[in-house]
Amino acid sequence: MSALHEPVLRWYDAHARDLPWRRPEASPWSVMVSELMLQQTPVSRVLPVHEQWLERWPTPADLAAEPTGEAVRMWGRLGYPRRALRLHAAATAIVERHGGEVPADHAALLALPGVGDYTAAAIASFAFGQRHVVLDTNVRRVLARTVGGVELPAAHVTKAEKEAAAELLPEDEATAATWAVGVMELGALVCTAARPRCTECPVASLCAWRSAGYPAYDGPPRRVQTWAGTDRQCRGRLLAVLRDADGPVHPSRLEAIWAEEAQRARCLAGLVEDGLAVRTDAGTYALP
DNA sequence: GATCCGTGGTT
DNA sequence: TAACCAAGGAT
Repeated sequence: MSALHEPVLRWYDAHARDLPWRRPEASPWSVMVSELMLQQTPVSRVLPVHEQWLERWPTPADLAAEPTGEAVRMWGRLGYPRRALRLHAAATAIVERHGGEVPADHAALLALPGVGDYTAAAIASFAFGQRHVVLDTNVRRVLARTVGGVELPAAHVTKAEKEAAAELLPEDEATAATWAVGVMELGALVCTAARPRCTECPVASLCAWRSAGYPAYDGPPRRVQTWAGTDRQCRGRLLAVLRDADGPVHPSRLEAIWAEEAQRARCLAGLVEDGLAVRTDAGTYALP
């Protein structure tokens, strides 16, 4: 047992947020939907969409029975709308391969669209109580500080990081599952990227970063996420028009929201290529 | 393995 | 206010 375990488990028991996908009655499907939505998206924005989603599509089969465009529309402004397509594709695969039940097997989860290393481990751990290394940005930051003594982890998950996290995983299955969600919650609420609340931290006295005097991050500069004028912005605006429309949209309405013609055409073609939009025989555009 | 993929709150 | 960043995945 690591010295970190008891304080984190105790802290989680006292401070865990009451989130819909954490409640005892939450289905594995509810957990899975939350995990796809939470990829790169804050909890506060996910909450209302998750509630609507589960109300409309309580099971994978309910979603799989709908056109993909309905998933894209319901996704709203959560961002990265391809996740909506992946969730729909995953629901279809669950119906086809797993009798409509979210699989508990890690390998089966990993094989689903939109489910990578993190998400497979998260679903297996949170929904099924299994023992897995659940390594998200929160956990990586907590371990970088408490164990590594640095402010922030590397840009991408390293092998050493995975091994360290595996070494830290409690042996008991149920304890491991609680540890996974607990250390993640600590990163989300206390050991935050900016202005960490170290005075509220249950493991402050064990923290290597704190002991070292909070040395500032000195790794390679993190690539700035440019936005204005990018294809991402253009795609977002185009899709917003399609999403907010009742039916097919005339190209003139798309031309009105992005001046640069070549970029607009490229992005529109990209949306069609990605399956986020379709071009009708009449030359209009719509959600699939 | 580097790059691409949305959105909006926070500082 | 511009920069940062939030439960990653696919290619």
